[in-house]
Amino acid sequence: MMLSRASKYAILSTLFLAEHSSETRKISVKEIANSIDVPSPFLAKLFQQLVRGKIISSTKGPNGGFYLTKRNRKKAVIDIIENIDGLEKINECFLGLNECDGSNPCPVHFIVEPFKNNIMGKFRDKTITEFAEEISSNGRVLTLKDLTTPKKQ
Amino acid sequence: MMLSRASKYAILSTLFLAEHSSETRKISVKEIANSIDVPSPFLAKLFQQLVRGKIISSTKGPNGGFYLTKRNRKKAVIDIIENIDGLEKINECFLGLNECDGSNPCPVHFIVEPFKNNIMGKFRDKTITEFAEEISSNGRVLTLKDLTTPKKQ
DNA sequence: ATATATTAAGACCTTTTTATCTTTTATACT
DNA sequence: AGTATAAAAGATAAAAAGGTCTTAATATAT
Ligand code: FES
Ligand code: FES
Repeated sequence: MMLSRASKYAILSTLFLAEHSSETRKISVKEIANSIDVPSPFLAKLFQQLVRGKIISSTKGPNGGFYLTKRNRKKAVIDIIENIDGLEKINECFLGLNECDGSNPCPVHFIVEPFKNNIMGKFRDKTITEFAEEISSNGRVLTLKDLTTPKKQ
Repeated sequence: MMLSRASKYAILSTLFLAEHSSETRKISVKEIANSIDVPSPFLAKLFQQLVRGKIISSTKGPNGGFYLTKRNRKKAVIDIIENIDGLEKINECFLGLNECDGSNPCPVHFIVEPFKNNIMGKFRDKTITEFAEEISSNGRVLTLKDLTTPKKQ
């Protein structure tokens, strides 16, 4: 029931692409890494993998970079998680039991399950585009930068 | 927003102690490790730390082992988590943002927050004893053993 | 064609987490 | 006192996660 840091980076960055990139406006790893505040060589690796998984797209060379096609935009956040962490990991029991299911529930299963269904539903049923739109219209934060001291960043 | 494996082991084992141990019935690491199905040298380390943190008790020598005093039984699950992982870890943002709070919410903050309050409330407000009682009366599972194929275990 | 910018691939390093092993210390029983 | 038993302490090892670096490939623009 938890995301690796890699997944987190991948989700934030892909949502960033959804908002800021297009087939005519490609964005380099460095630019994204700076905006989200993640280590760029690490993000580069993740992006390679997401490209192989057809979740994002890339082109090399000058004016190249990463972007989302119409196709990519129909993917869901869960596809990112699946691609980076695999699905088992996020379905794990909160207390580490072998199986997370109602027939052999751990002490907190019935607290965790509704939440899991809720968030997984969102990750599964909303497209990347829908998710990104919701984010920008609701003013959600998409960076790992420290926003607590609003000095120069 | 996640527990380490160490915390999970510690929680399950302490709840096991709550149900099965007493000042006159002390239980060895090996016995617990077998019941819960965790690596016993690792659990031994965790228990050392919980003893230092006054969350569980121990005595050495023959018929020695681990157990809970009345005092120990008044502790809460959150004390175990705090002792092993520290509180920061479980309060972390689900997507890794620097701060998890409503003024700079990540895209899933308002799904996560109610769940977090719910489960943390349980971990904070119920004593170990209460928790353990609830568990046994509701038939919750307290082992990491594989229960899917109900052959000999 | 050439230079340049950018991703792709793969090897490598570091840190954290998980797990084990060995030796010492305390307790209880005879 | 002597012996057996169990935890405490500390050193060490193995695995996983996170992160970096170097070189190759490829697309673009001039
Ligand atoms: S969360 Fe533990 S069994 Fe479902
Ligand atoms: S869960 Fe992300 S900000 Fe609260």
